[in-house]
Amino acid sequence: MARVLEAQPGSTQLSLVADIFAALSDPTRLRILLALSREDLCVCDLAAVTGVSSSAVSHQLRLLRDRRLVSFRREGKRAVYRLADSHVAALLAQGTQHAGERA
Amino acid sequence: MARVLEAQPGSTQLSLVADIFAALSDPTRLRILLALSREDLCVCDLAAVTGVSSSAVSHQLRLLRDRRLVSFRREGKRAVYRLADSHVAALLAQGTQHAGERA
DNA sequence: TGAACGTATGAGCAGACGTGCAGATGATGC
DNA sequence: GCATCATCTGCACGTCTGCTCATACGTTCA
Repeated sequence: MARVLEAQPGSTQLSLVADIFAALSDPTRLRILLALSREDLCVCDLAAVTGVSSSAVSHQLRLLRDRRLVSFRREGKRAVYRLADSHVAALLAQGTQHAGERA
Repeated sequence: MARVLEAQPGSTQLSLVADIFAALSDPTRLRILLALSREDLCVCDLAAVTGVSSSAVSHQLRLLRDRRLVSFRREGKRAVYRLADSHVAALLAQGTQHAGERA
């Protein structure tokens, strides 16, 4: 029990972990990330995939950008987004697998 | 892009995944789960570990119970909690690792 | 029985969240 | 230049969330 207390990470590190999971805790954002795990897409495509306004998608992408889960490049007037790294896909896979086993 | 749309899981399955990540998206709940990943603990111990009231801990444990992330047994007047299965620990580990690499 | 302890639960509140709307920015094409 | 398109951003609104407080339940021990 004393060891359990010592083993607890600091508040800042803990908030970092919480922020990552929080980014994955919304259906719209999950749809975005799952779509991007298959191919790079622009905002309007992601709006079609998620079924919400492109404004809402843009808001969510900003959040995902801030947390470094996605990156993007400009192509003319489009902004094409992609997953930042493979860790994101791994977390997604593990989460969906976990959910699948209790359906 | 058409394939991306097809590959999107149903809303119910998606909400399930989101719920799991949401359960891991709060610092207090993360502290609880990290503590339980080391040893089984009762509510009052968890209150000490997290630094919040036992009432607050009980509320969070109820949420974690509903999502099947923890289970518990009664020992006299105590309620001793434990992680439900190894998947939870795996998700925790992957999340903390992911956070650690960007510190 | 009665008191003390550990736990669970419901109400209420402050703060955060997700979305749409309106307006602004920047790039393309006439 | 002007119109159009894709995207971004600030604001407002409704909803959800995590906590405290008060209260209730079940167990233990006099």
